[in-house]
Amino acid sequence: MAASTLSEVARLAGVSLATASRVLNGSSRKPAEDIAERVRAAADKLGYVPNAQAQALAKSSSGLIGLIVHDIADPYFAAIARGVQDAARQQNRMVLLASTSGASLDEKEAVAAFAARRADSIVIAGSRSVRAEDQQGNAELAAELDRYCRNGGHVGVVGHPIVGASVSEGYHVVKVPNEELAAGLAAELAASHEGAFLIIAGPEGLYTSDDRVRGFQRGLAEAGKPAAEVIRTGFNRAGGYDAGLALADRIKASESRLCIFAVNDVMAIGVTAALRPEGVWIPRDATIAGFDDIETLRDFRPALSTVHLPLEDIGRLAAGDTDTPPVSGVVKLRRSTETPVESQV
Amino acid sequence: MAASTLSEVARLAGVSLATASRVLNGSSRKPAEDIAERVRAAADKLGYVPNAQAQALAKSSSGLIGLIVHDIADPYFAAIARGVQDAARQQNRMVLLASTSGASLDEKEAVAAFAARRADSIVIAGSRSVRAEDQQGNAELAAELDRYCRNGGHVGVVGHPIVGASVSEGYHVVKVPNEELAAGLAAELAASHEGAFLIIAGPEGLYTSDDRVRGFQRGLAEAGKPAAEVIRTGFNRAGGYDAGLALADRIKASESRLCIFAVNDVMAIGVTAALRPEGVWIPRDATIAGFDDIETLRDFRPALSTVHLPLEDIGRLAAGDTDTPPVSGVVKLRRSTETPVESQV
DNA sequence: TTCAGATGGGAAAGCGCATTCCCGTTGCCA
DNA sequence: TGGCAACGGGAATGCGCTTTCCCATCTGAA
Repeated sequence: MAASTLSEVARLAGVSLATASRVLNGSSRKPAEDIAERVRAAADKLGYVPNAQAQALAKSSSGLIGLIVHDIADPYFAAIARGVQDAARQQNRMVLLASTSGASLDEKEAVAAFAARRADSIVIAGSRSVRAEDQQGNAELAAELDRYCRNGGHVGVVGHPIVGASVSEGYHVVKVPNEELAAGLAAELAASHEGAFLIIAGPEGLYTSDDRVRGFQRGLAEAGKPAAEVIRTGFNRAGGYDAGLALADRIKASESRLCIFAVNDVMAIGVTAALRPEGVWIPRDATIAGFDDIETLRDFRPALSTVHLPLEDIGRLAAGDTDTPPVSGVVKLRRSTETPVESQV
Repeated sequence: MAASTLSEVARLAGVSLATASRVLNGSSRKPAEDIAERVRAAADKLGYVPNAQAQALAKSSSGLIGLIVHDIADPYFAAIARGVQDAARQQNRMVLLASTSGASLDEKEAVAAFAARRADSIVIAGSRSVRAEDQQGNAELAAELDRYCRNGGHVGVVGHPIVGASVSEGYHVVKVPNEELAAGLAAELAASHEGAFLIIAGPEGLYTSDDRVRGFQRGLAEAGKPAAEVIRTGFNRAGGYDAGLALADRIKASESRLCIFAVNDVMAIGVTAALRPEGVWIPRDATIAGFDDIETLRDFRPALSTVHLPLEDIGRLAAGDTDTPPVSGVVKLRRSTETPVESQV
């Protein structure tokens, strides 16, 4: 990647480096119009493209914003990424992407790489965990982020603060009221559901999952329902699928309909996918609700009850450098939790 | 973003800048182990993170790879992005993201921004077009890319060469045999479908769309079928939806079943979504096939017939700097094009 | 006419690093 | 023991740009 440089432009225009810089790359000092014109012409002729690396070095600000997700092809993260991208556009920055599969060690490396590139800010999405096996990774990630913040970086976290973060300066969290919303969902479901409830959750220690489980149980309790059984599985479609397989026989054997709450939409989709070939129909034989309202749901049948989260906004907010009030969500009851009527058309 | 610098490390370790650089950032010359140890200790103590900008400036190579997509939240692009990301990981690079909504003017700006950041290579996905209104944008995009290539950049294009590119050095195209595969799809569909065919295509001039239309028609012709009517609409879900709405009455009025080929999966999904509330069932009242085999299809009902494309591989290949043979696809016939049997369970 | 104050261009000093060249050491062979 | 090659560390240069400081020129008021 060689290209023509500012000094070449300056020479061709017969001006100094300083003047050329002032003309081309927005300075507070505006050279005279005739000179400016000459410089622009020269730049155009040479096909000059400013070297952002050099600019970043000179001004010590890179115009980069780092985004860390588990998997960019997961609709949940893709929606957030879209929001981040949008915010970046408005701020005239570019997005640096890192997918980590959720391994905190990879996340740590990504943070280091972003820090090396002197990203102005870092957005980190994806559920945090306090599981024992993530302990060390979390600590290292927190240390890396702390260092980054101490050096003046901004960090936006989606959902839940980084475990073990000790510096407050520079962090900001886009809070998602998972617990309240899950409670709200439970309340609405409890109003129309007679039978038992069951929660398909992620591994214990995942904040997002735990919050939603807790909220849902609270909602049930407040509605005078007994607590739901909790099944732990992977926090993704595959986890939901496994849980669905394990559940199929039980549902078929049962008299009353079960109401299943999967702690996120992709898990709910996985459950449904596993149940379908077993002949278990939703909502006839069991009802199910998810969480997130990912865009994919639009074309998923049966229409999935869920809690709508403004994912794009969340991405946008996380990419901003300021604190924000918690985002709000909305319970969406759809066909997957409808009470089936015998005579339904 | 201030952080400790190499010279601070060098000073603390009591060595020269050169030595510190050699120890920390992999050079061909390896300083003595005791010195190296001292330098590493100093770096660790100061929390030294090399400034990638400065490194890039000094070595004139940024380790960046730019990715241009229409919309990162579209499953098609997300899958490609995943592949690119994967390739970047292996090459120890980072991905710079730009979403452009397909506007070639935005794409041009993205290329310029990547060039400014001295990205080592650029991957550009999303259908090219020769429509009149894109004329100027295309020309400018091509010029920008040409310049980038002349300056030593590598460009990987998915699907179809950039219109108007005049430099060959540095370009490489991941060829997708859209026409052949569409022909293959038509052949297989023709084998079992009696009635008429209809194609829901993107705007005229979109290469990907046009290729698939041409291939499909050819396949029909070779199977001795009359050419299919072609409806033009947007190359996305909304376009498919509109087409579906427009088609509903006609399908309901018709005696024989129509076989619809939507030139990509999201359009097929849109068509189906529009048809469903109208009481048109797939495959009972009409059959439908898409193209791409995006991951979303896994959970879409009725299971959509389509042509499987190795999207992740495509991303990976585009991110490599070498020419590759065309990728291969596979026709997948699924429930959406099954011949309904009256007595079907 | 003179001088203070603007105005605007240019020289030069970095930004943080890689790398080339130079030079003092050491090891080995004759 | 002298001489030469190989080795390893350091000074210095430059990557492409921004920005400070300096200086020449011009303006207007005294």
